[in-house]
This record gives sequence, C-alpha cells and structure tokens, in this order.
Amino acid sequence: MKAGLAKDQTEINKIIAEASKGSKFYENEKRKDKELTERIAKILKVRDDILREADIAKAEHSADALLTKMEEQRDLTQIIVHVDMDAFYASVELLDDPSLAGKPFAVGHGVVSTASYAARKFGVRSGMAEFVAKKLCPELIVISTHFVRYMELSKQIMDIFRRYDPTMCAAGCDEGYLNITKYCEEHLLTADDCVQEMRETVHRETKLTVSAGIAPNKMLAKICSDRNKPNGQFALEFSPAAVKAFMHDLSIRKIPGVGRVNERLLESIGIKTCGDIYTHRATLALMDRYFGLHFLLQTYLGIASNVVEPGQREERKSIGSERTFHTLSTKEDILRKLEEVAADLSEDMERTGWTGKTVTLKYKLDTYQVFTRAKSFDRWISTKKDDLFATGKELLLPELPLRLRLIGLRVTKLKDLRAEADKPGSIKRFFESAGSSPRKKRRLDEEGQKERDDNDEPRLTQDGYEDAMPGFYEHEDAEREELERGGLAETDDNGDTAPTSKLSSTAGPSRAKAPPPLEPFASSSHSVSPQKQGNVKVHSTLAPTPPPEEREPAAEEHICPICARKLATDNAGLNAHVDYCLSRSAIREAQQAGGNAPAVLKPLVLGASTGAKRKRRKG
DNA sequence: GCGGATCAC
DNA sequence: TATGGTGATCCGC
Repeated sequence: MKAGLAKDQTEINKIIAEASKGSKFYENEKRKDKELTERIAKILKVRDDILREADIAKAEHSADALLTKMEEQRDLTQIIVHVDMDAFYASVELLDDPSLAGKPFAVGHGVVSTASYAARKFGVRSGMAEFVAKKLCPELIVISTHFVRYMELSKQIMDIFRRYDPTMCAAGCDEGYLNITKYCEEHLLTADDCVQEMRETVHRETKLTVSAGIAPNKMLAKICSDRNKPNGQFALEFSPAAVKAFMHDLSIRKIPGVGRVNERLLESIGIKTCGDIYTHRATLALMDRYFGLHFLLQTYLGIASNVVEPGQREERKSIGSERTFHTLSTKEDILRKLEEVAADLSEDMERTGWTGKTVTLKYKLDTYQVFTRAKSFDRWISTKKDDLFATGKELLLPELPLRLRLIGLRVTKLKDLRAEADKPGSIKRFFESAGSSPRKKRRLDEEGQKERDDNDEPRLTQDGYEDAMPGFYEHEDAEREELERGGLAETDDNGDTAPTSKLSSTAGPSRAKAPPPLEPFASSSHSVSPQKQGNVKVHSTLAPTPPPEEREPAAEEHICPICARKLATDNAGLNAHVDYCLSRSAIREAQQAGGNAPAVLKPLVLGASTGAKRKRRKG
C-alpha cells in the first residue's frame, strides 16, 4: 500500500465502486471498457496472424537500425526544466485561509478540481465527483474556486520563471517548460542550483511551493518534476546511459500522450514499462500502424523535443463553447441551450477576433455517449449569435428527439481577424477607458497589462457566478499510478487495472452503438415556434439568463466592462459577473499558452480500426 | 471533409 | 440524486 494513504487502496476502490454503481456514468464507463476489450482482442488476433509468418529477426533489425539513427540525433546540450506548482488551487486556498492547514479539503464543486494533500490520503482525486469524494472522506471540506485569484498568482509565478527563460512556455496556469541553458552559463550556476534558487524565489514571493524536473528534453523534465513532489526537484544525469536507465523501468503510463487506453493497448502485448518496448520491438515494427513504432522507440531511448517557446496566437486551431446541464428532452429546452452556447461562442469569437469555416456541433446523451456533427462553408462564417445558432440548429434538429446532457459548438479552420492588433474601436480601447468602481478598476489594470501579449480578452458567460465549473483540473501529481493500479481504480471506470474481464462479463447486451439510441420520449412538444430569428430580444439572448438564485429585483442595470453586456443586477451581482468574466479569460489564456506547445513528441496513436462499427446514421 | 477517439490540463 | 470545459490530434473512411 502506498505510504501515507489513510485508507487501504482496495478499500478506497470499494467505496468508489459502491458510490458509482448503477449510475449512467458508470454504465457508460463499462460500455467503453467492453469496447476496448473487444478492440484489444482484435488487435491480438492480428498480431498472432502477423507473427506467425513474420521474420522476427528481420523486424528486430529494422527496429535496431531506427534506434541507431535516433541515438545519433540525441541532443544533450540543452537544460530543460519542467516546473509544476504543487496542488495549485488548493495551495492558493490554503494561502488565503490558513485555518485549512492540515485539513482534508477539495477545490471545485460537482467535480473535484484539486484536492489538498490531506484529502488525497483518503483517496480524493481531481476529476472525482464530489459526492464520491465525500464518501471517501466525510469530513471533506469543499471550497468553491476562485479563478481570478489563481490567475493572479499564476501570472506572478510565470513572471518569475521568465526571469530565467524569457521564452519559457506556460503549460496551463500552474506549470511550464524552461530552457535554462543560457541562464546557467551567464550566471555560472549549475542547473540544480539555478532551479533551487528559482523555486526559493517563487516561495519567497508567493508563499507557494513548486516542484521541478531537470533533464535534456521536455518529456523527461516533465516526468522528473513528479519525482520529488511536492516541493522538491529532481535532476536527471545528462548522459545516454543514465537516460536509458531512467526509462527502463518507467511505466509507460508516465509518458505524456499515453493515457489509460493506450496503456491498456500496450499492456495487452506485454508492454508495461518503457524497457518492454525494446523487448517487443519486433511486434511494434510489424504493427507500426497500430502502435506507432517511431514514437515508442524514441520513448524507449528517452529522446524527445527540447524546443521551448511560448505559444503563439496564430497557432490556434479552434474555438468553441460547450455546457453540461441536467438532462433535457424537449425541443424547446434543447434549443434554448443551443442558443446559449451559440451566444457564448459568438461573444467569444467576436471579442477575441476569430472567424472560421467549419462549425461542429457536439452533443452528449444522458447515457454519456458523445456525438459530433459538422458543416463546412466555403466562406468565413458570420460570428453573430443568430448565425451560429442557425447552423447549430441545422445540425441538431435532424438528430432529435434526444435526451441530452451537453451541447457544444466549435469553429475550426480559423482565420485571425486580428492580424494587426490595436485597431481603433477594439475592445481593448473600450476596455482601457472603461471602469468605474474601485474593484473594477483594479481588475482592469491587471487586465491591461496582459494586453501586451495581444492575447485573449475576457469572456462572458451566462451568469455572475464562479460556480459554472470552469476550466480544468490540476493534473494529478504522484500517487496516481498507485491508485490506478489498485483494481477498480480511480473513478472505477474500467480504466487501467479494473478487471476488464469482470466488467465486460457482467455487462449486459451491448447497447446499440452507432446511432444515438433515440427512443426517449416522443418529443411531444413539436408544437414549437422555432423562435428562430424573430426572437432578437436582447433579453433572452444577450442578457445572462437568470442564475439559480434569482436576483430579479434588479432595478439597477449595469454594463459589464468586460463583455459589454447589459446586466440587470445590483453591484454585487456585477462584481460577481466581472469576476467570472475575467476568470474565463485568464483560464483560456493559460490553457492556450499550454495547448499550443505540445510538451512531447507527437501523440501516440495506437490506432485501432474500430472498424466496421462506423456508419452514417440517419439523414 | 466528417465523425469517433484519445489525451492534456 | 449526482461525474467539467477547452483545445489538439490522429485515424479510417
């Protein structure tokens, strides 16, 4: 058992399984697990067929030749550092409320974003449903998120990192990659001392702790940063032998790009550690299409990109918006949600200056199955809400009736409308001249600074609450591996070790898979007036929909300085809204920074013909 | 170009 | 009772 765990891992797994059992979510996980099991069975059959006739020695030779070539390209000249804040959100909350010290608490609601280390001892993990977390740890304190605060600190921290590498690459709001080669040279510092100093500086200036990994490339650095977490650092020796030794016993799951599915696929052919890659190189060479030989050989050698550069705006490939809600099945309700999403996306696109050519609708059934429908244009699309809404309807209506729990819209094939920034009349100008309340003013100032990056502008959402389940979870550090190995691990979702066979054997008849099982309730209310366009009422479309807690007695009306929307709310409501607007912006910015610069090589593909099961459904 | 899948954060 | 949102990429068709 993992040292420091307050509960036995199998006990944890049992509780999770108990809590999840019978839910639609869990049923969906089982379904996916079963499909994966079947997929693996097919791959194994293919493998057996191939190996029966193949010239193994020859395959090994070709893999070895590749390895030799790769080895020649190994570059150990750059000192790459991956820095990673420890339990970032939780640490910030702790900073702002010292009474939380030592207590098990989690940030987020509905789903855990980040768990304090005390909570982790109970098995609480990010991504875990709150009610499950509470079962694991009844005394768990759940705190709502404060994104504006996180971003404030994130910016501060990133600025510190940039002193060591001005072109450092932020990967999310709480981690990043640096190349400190130059800094170390100029300051006559060893990498270890440099990173030590950097971490101390962060702690001194923010009272937050950060862990770091030092290695010759980004992949290795990232893995190393996890090694001595929290509040520690780990440096890998810069020699081919040391790197290879490091990789040899490393679980492939530690490799960025290898998630649960790929872990299971690889495991099915006997690869659990990076060292196993070499053992099975013949199989991999013969089944390159399924497993991606190149990537795996590079991984085996511990070779990856050592290029560190900040993400660029022009690299963005898509922009979208989606939201989850309690299951809806009437056309009216569903269209209302679609319209909200369209409004969100429209606002976002206009504010950040993007258009595109393809619109993709995404929806998730109440069974958790996800589908997408896309439509391309031969022109740049209008970013007006009503036009996005219209396209969305075009894609969605033929699919109804459905019972939905999520709707999203995404635009791709983007065009940057902001080639030259700072046009007169741009939001920025408005932004800088706006502002009235003291609180607002402060925020605006902060935002103003960010502007120099020509980055995203703040973004509007529907209500003034932070509770709309924002951005992302902090990635899990340490311990996760242990958890996932346990059995019905993690969310118990099949995932890693969950006794696959068991799950699938108990699973009922495979549900219809291709088309959304539509058979819900007759969408009784076809009545409908597709309030398509007559409905330009600023109220229902532009104004935030009334939040859960009605604050209708809003005789007051304010204009949000961020999104420029008219808000029927009092001062407190406005402040909450502004906070939310800003947080969305900051989150997006942070994510964008990270998303643009993949930390690793290419994603692993482990493709596997899901084969015949694909079929265009109706119309 | 489309739809499904996987992954990161 | 109950399980996120944004973005990227790859594959097979």
